[in-house]
Amino acid sequence: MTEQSDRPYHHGDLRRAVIETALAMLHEEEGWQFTLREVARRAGVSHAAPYKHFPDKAALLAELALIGFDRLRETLLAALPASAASLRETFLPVARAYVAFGEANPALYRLMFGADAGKPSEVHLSERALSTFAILTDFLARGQEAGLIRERPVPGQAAACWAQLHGLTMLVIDGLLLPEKVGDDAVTAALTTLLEGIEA
Amino acid sequence: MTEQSDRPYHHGDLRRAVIETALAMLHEEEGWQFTLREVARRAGVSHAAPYKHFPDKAALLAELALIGFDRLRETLLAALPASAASLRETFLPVARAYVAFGEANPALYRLMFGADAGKPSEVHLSERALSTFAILTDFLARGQEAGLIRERPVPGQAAACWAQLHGLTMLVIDGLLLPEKVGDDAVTAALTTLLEGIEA
DNA sequence: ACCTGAACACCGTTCAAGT
DNA sequence: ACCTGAACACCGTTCAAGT
Repeated sequence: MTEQSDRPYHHGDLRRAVIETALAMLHEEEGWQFTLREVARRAGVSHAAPYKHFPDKAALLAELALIGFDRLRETLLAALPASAASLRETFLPVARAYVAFGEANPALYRLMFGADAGKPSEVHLSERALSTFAILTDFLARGQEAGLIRERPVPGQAAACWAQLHGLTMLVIDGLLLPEKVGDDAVTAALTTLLEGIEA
Repeated sequence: MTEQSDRPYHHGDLRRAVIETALAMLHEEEGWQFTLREVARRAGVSHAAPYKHFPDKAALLAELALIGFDRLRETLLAALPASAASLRETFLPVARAYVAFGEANPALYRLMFGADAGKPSEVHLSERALSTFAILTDFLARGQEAGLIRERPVPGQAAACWAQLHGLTMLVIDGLLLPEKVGDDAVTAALTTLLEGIEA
């Protein structure tokens, strides 16, 4: 649990340790305003050591965001039902998995969409973000072929779905969909509205 | 433009000056990571002076977010057409005004939904945020009465619309709806899908 | 009542020096 | 090749002291 004075001078796998420590801190706080020095402290190294593995803090944040998008992709793919039944039976599990991912990892989810915060140079990151979009695109294209989903240009339809899922997740994380204002299950209601906009 | 040495010891209306300087800095950058010391510098006062008007930086951010929600509300109300024609003619202008507000004020919009970042104590702020929700609720309720909008429980339907607009705005601000990936006008496509989910 | 200047405890980042 | 310790230029925040 705690590494004391007998810790070797060389950490061994500091890069991974920094990432895992940072991910752990993301789970403890609700925002991603942790400090690099604190990460180094908890990893048991000097505050300068992480700079041997990441050029700066932004690079670590970008790395964490990439991991987040990978995990989201895996979560969505795992939620896809094997058998294609009705649209509700195939789409709702995926949609709920998306929102649940954000609820379970609020700080990470925020970081994924806020780390660059206006730096359009993070090409890697937006490419990875678009893997989410690609999953939706595939899903909708297959649904249209099967006659379950209204025939519309797929990219725009996928953008609509992504926007709905992203907005819903953000509002949930922000605690803005209060039951007393918005009804008992705003998520279900919102997803139902989306369904009614895409079903054949 | 610049106030030099003949500036009086007492600013006069420092509170307003701090807010306006901060708003100006929000427009210059894409994120809201400005420093309080820089605000004070540009307002021509010492870095400690703002603390006489705001208990801390979070309080200033909350104030800016409140202003943002007020401006968004005014923008939406101004975009509401006087004559109620078809649903497309009444809803699309409001929806486009919402997204356009985010595009025109990316840092402010981000701040509005990210300033508290997990502090659920900011009751004032979430109350103000819900004024956006209230506008949508009124709009949908009137639309249902007029037979333009599908009859569904209004709070859930409003949550769906808010989520779609919020998610769309965030994705646009983040530069994630690239034309080459998502089509020429992803915003129109997404709003059309939403329309098809709520029209009678 | 409102503002300043010095001070405190922090950051992110760099770099010569250690192992 | 990898890590440390001191150092630099910053922050946010506080507080006695000035006007």
